[in-house]
Amino acid sequence: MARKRFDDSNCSVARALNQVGDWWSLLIVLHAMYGTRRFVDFQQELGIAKNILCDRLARLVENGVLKKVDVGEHGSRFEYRLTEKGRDLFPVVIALRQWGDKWNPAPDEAPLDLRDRDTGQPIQTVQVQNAEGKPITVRDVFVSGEPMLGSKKDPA
Amino acid sequence: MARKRFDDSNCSVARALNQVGDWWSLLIVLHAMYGTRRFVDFQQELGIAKNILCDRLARLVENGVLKKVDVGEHGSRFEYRLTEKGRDLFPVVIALRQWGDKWNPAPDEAPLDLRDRDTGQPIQTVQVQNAEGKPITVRDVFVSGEPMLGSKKDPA
DNA sequence: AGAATAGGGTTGCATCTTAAAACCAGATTA
DNA sequence: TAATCTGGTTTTAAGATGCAACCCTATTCT
Repeated sequence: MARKRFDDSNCSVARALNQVGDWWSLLIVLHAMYGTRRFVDFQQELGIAKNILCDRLARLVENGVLKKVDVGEHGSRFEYRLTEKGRDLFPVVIALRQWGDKWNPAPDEAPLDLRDRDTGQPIQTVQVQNAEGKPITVRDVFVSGEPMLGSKKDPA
Repeated sequence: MARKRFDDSNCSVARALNQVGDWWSLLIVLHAMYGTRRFVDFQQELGIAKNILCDRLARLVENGVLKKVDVGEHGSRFEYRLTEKGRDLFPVVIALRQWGDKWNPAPDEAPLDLRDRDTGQPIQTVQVQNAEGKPITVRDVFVSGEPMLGSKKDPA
């Protein structure tokens, strides 16, 4: 049977996963953030099959995460570039990277040292903050007008 | 051929996606954050096939995102609860939700209004911040000791 | 000019994965 | 004791993936 899709789910997380929630899409976006733009470069950097890459790029373009730009002076040379929507996945990618660095560190390699161009300092850990800027966890949050997200009793 | 796995990738994003990067895993974690703990509840809330749910729960337990707790007084009744590692996916889930709310809003439904229990105010948008707390984008970041993340020229 | 090569795909095939539904065994409930 | 709930496993058909082979249009080499 076909994989289930969540296009019309009333949950925005499900809808988001529908667009970038497969094994390859977020990695493609990540590499696009690194500066990769060409089909062959994605293919080599990711080690992905060409037909799958075609499919994913097309889907990302269709969903407005990437745009396909013709850069061939006389045709037939393209670049896939992030749109604003795609660039807006930055916090998701960084949060995922930090989670991976924290919980599945590479045995013999230091995590990437991402820094801010202005200050030259490492970026902060991505956190969820309340209105006052205080970091909060899943236990501190509730859905307005509904039973709580997380529970009074230890949710773990 | 089998799907490619990234267990041993030197990229922490790839390793993270290997654990929670399929269509269902993050949704399971999301619902666990909502308070869901029981097999049947996950099944009904997500509309997922039982065999797939078994597989995903087992994988999440194996990866330390969930833990399986026997709550049957005389056996055979379980709960799947978030570990600290699982709870630590909170920023990822929230960032994804906010991205979905912004770029794929439900046509006829307001996005979930998540609030901080302390202040009663809505939570902030998840952002990447530099050392001074200033929000930054993908264009403001570089990898220490490497060519830049993003490029001098417009990366979109 | 003609041949070789690079970019960007498409096609076929074998193998996995998925969804859905049937089936199962140990507790609980009626 | 029979029906039900929980948490699974098995079976089957339809999709998705990975790989290799092939294609067409430039560009580059000889």
